[in-house]
Amino acid sequence: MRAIRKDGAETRRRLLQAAGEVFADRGYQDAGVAEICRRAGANVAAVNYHFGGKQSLYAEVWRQVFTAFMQAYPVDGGLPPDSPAEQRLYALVLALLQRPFDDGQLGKGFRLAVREMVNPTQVFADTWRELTLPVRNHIRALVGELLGPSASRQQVLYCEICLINQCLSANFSKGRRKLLLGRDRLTRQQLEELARHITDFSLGGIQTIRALSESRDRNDR
Amino acid sequence: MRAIRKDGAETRRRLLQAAGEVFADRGYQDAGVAEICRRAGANVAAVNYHFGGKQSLYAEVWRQVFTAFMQAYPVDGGLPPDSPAEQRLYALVLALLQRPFDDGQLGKGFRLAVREMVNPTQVFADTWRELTLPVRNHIRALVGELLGPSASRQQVLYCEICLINQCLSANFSKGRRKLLLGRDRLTRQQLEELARHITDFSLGGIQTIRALSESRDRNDR
DNA sequence: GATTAATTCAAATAAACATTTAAACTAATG
DNA sequence: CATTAGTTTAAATGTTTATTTGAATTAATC
Repeated sequence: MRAIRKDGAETRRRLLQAAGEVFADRGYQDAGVAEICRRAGANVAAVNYHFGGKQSLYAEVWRQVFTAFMQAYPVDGGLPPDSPAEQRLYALVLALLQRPFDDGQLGKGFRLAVREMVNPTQVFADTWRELTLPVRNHIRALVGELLGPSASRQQVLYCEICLINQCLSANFSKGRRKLLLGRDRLTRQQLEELARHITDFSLGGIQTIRALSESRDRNDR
Repeated sequence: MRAIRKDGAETRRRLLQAAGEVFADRGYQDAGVAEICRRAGANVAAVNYHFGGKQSLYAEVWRQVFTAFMQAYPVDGGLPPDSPAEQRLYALVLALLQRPFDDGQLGKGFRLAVREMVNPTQVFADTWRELTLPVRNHIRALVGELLGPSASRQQVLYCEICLINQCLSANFSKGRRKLLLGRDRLTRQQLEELARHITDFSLGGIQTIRALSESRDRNDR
């Protein structure tokens, strides 16, 4: 072993960055290896040299994006676990809403995740569930706490789903935002307003379901 | 003019049907003209002969699916307009939830619509808004009625979005259903349970927002 | 500075795929 | 039955695109 060069690592990094953008913009199929390399300022053969192929590159991009997400926007929003449940709910909603607006790599990463959700690639058919499990557990625990002990397993699950769907699909894509909200960019304040609204809306919904479950509980007794 | 044959119309119909399936399964890009023709039992040249190209075929499939949807699952659920608003909300939710489970062409059509939503093709960048406008107007009117006169324009819009997102993304794809609900098929009863839940949840949410808007209204005076 | 292995590069390869073409076929009409 | 235009077909064409290749270049070590 004579030589260990460090310039390869640098183009590898640039490739990952460029790939993240192009995959997010165009989706796996439409993304061209040529364009990725062009944006990275590398030769077309670079992808195969550094990653072994388009598919492996995609997998690597994905892995990076997901872990970065969890670090940048933790589901507890940095709140101590003994904060009031209502506040923790707001923090959760805000964290989920913020993700697609991240100006750096993460905004791109979210669009990537959405594509993967709707149009699953073979690459992540299996890993998706295990990756998202911690997030879902956190949400379910919080919702369960707000619903109280009378709520059935199914009621907790359904409320969890209602919450996830409201937060995640609100910002599914630029086009969808423009369609739903009338604009594709949101200011920090508008984002917080939306988060406030979803939180209030969901608290009301959960409260109603809780009331239903408790009245059913009384009748059963 | 000597001859008007009717066998052409038949293969045209079969092409449309096959194209609906393949586009829904694979998306516009990944769908192959060859496979569409194979499924339709036609020659590869058939698409170009009957529709002029893949893109025009896609447009035609889309047009058909959308209108079929509106007929099969009207947003008012067939209820008279003077029914109680709560019932009309349930009918709306159920109609929206049912769509992806349609066993015929329409289930496929829904998956197609989802793809178009997340990954917009050039073909429908413009028409999507105008196609969905009647549905959105119906939802907004109903939500506005439930929210009462004190609600702001934005509150109505946000509640509308919360509702749409809950209904539409609940069944985004088979994979997503399996992930969220634990199964990809739902029985009629399970579907109605879910619809009931979303309706109750949303009624609770709307009620809360209404209370907020009315208390603000009082303070302003 | 010479050596060596890692890296980059231009060009070639090969496969996938939409579209074209021209000939063959077929249903309707006289 | 003969004609004709609508329809189907097999093969060809041309384009796009991921991957390979082998030579050239470069950075690190002696």
